[in-house]
Amino acid sequence: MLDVAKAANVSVATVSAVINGSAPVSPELRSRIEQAIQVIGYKRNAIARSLKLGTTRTVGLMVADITNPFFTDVVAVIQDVLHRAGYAVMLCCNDEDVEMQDEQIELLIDRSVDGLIIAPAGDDETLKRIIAGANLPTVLIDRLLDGIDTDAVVLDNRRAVQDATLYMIGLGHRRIGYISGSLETSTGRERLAGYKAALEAAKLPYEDDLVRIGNFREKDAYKATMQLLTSAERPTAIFSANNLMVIGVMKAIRDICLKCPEEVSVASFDDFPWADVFQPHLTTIAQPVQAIGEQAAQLILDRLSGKSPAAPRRLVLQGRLMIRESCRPVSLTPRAIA
Amino acid sequence: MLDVAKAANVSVATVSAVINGSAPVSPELRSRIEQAIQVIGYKRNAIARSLKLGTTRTVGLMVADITNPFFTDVVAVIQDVLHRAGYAVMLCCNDEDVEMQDEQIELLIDRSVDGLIIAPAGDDETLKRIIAGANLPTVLIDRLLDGIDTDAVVLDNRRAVQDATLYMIGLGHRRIGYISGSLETSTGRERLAGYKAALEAAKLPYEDDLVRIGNFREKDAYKATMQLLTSAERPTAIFSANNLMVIGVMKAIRDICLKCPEEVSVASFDDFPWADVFQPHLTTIAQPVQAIGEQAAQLILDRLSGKSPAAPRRLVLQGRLMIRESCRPVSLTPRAIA
DNA sequence: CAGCCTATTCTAAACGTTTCGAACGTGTCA
DNA sequence: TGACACGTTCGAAACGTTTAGAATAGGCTG
Repeated sequence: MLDVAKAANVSVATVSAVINGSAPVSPELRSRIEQAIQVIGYKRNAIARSLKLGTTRTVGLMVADITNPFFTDVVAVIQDVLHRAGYAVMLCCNDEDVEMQDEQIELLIDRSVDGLIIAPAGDDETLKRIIAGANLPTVLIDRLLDGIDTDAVVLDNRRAVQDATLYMIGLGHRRIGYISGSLETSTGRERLAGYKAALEAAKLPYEDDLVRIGNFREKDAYKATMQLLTSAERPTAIFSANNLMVIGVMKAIRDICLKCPEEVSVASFDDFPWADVFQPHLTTIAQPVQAIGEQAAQLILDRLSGKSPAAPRRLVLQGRLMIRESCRPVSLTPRAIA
Repeated sequence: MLDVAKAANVSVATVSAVINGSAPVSPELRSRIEQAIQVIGYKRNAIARSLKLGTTRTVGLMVADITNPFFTDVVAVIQDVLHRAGYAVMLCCNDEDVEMQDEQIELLIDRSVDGLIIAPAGDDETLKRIIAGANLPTVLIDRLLDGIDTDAVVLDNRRAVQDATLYMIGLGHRRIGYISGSLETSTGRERLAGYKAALEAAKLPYEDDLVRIGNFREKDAYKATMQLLTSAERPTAIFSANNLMVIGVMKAIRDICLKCPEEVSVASFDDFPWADVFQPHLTTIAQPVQAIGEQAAQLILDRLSGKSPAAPRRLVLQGRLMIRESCRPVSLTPRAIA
């Protein structure tokens, strides 16, 4: 910028004025400066600008698992709308791990992001302290944090799972296995609550043996399903609390030489692009990923531009049960044998 | 930092010295300063540091499609190793679009990233000019750019597709449809070349009608497959040049009421976690995503630390044909009817 | 004891912006 | 003609670091 100023024979203040349009500049100088910018190929240094302005036009985005199609779909739309608003996105992934999560958040804050969009791995105190301490516009997605009162967009997880479970019960299933995500997350807890609520509504007993706690990943779900299916009285149906885990569930079913849906019915949270082209066509709960992403991005943009109400806004969206073919009436299911 | 200096009654230079360990400081002052840092809760401002040092410890990562599991797998490992090396990752996605690509790269460069890892959407001149002009350490992944000579890690696409095609030919298929990715990309071109090479090696004629150019996305692949399957003499097998497209292929097959593999064999580039649990078990070419990510990250780290050889390094990895059940001998395939 | 060396600490410039307030020239009005 | 307002331009400080080189103090050597 100094070079430009020299070349155009003006002060840096004037150059800054024409670049930012922040002050009136005579047409003559303006064109001289613009020309000098062209000639020199000048690009404003965003770092220096950030230092002075205290703003980076960058938002930090941390999701639990970048390998999970649900998150990547959401990330893609967030990225898209933020980019249109002139913001860059710094992406991290905590790998469903709280230690990693703290590190990553520190890294984002260290880089002076202007705001944070987070799908937390777990409910640890350190994270909450960091978030509170950073005093940045923050929006939580997918998962809430106990005692942290910020903007958020989440699903009505309880209702969605309740509906799905009720659907299975409606098919006559009485022993429904449940592969849970981590109970450290609000989604893990809410989804399980939905399962329990459905049981209760149907006056079915809740059995501890039927629920296994995983961590939203395929491997643990595989083990959990194995246990479920080799137990004394195996369930006639299984619900998986997310998309990655259902793959583990299906692998276990395959390895144990059972057939879905003939011998075990399966349903799962999160829809897939291929859910109705590969067999068995999975019955799932579809999340409105587009809306989640858009709303999250909009919430943070509103905060950043200071035009949000002071009170945090909490958006709760509804899932949609996509009934396909992986669940069938229990009357058609051969009796489970110990 | 000024506050810390005041609190400890020393100069900022000394504070800086203890924070960075860049100069010897007496134990007494050191502890006084460390204490002051604790009390104040001081955090060094990375922006100011970047401005002074001209380095951000951030690398820009642009992939073609963040929704594509291949890319997300690679991104995850790159992110992981860079994080361990103290680098943050700024992620963009060009959406397989060259305009977007230019914008995104500008955005990254504008943010003063220290290096670039790119899976380019296409071979446009603007991008090349920007890359050349930025004069940043750059590594290309997955796709090369004609005339840009940087570090890169790619797959031996030609060989992989040739093997897969030869495998199908070995099963007796003579009319093999090919759903290509964009020929603007090196992967698009190389994979098609592999298909052609296999045909040639088997002394089979290359027929224009059998190949359809998509853009690596599901929707176009669906249309392309529809055309292929409704053509006068439909192919007995179809190869899809990537993972997203094969879903379109399968949807088209379903919608046209054909059965895979009974009536059409299918194989595809890129493996899936669920490829051998949902039916039909897809035959695919698995890419070594872990290795690709690790090597790409290592290449950029080496460049950044200045310990690379001057000449660009180009790593070529091999794919692995995962033979499952979506291809069957043509003798078992009912004769295709016009 | 003077001179010198070493170890530690400090001063101040620099990184590239933005912006406040001052300065300047010109025209208007009383 | 002097006072003043207005429109434009500029000088300089500030953002929070790093670092070269100066300064200081103390100890050693001859």
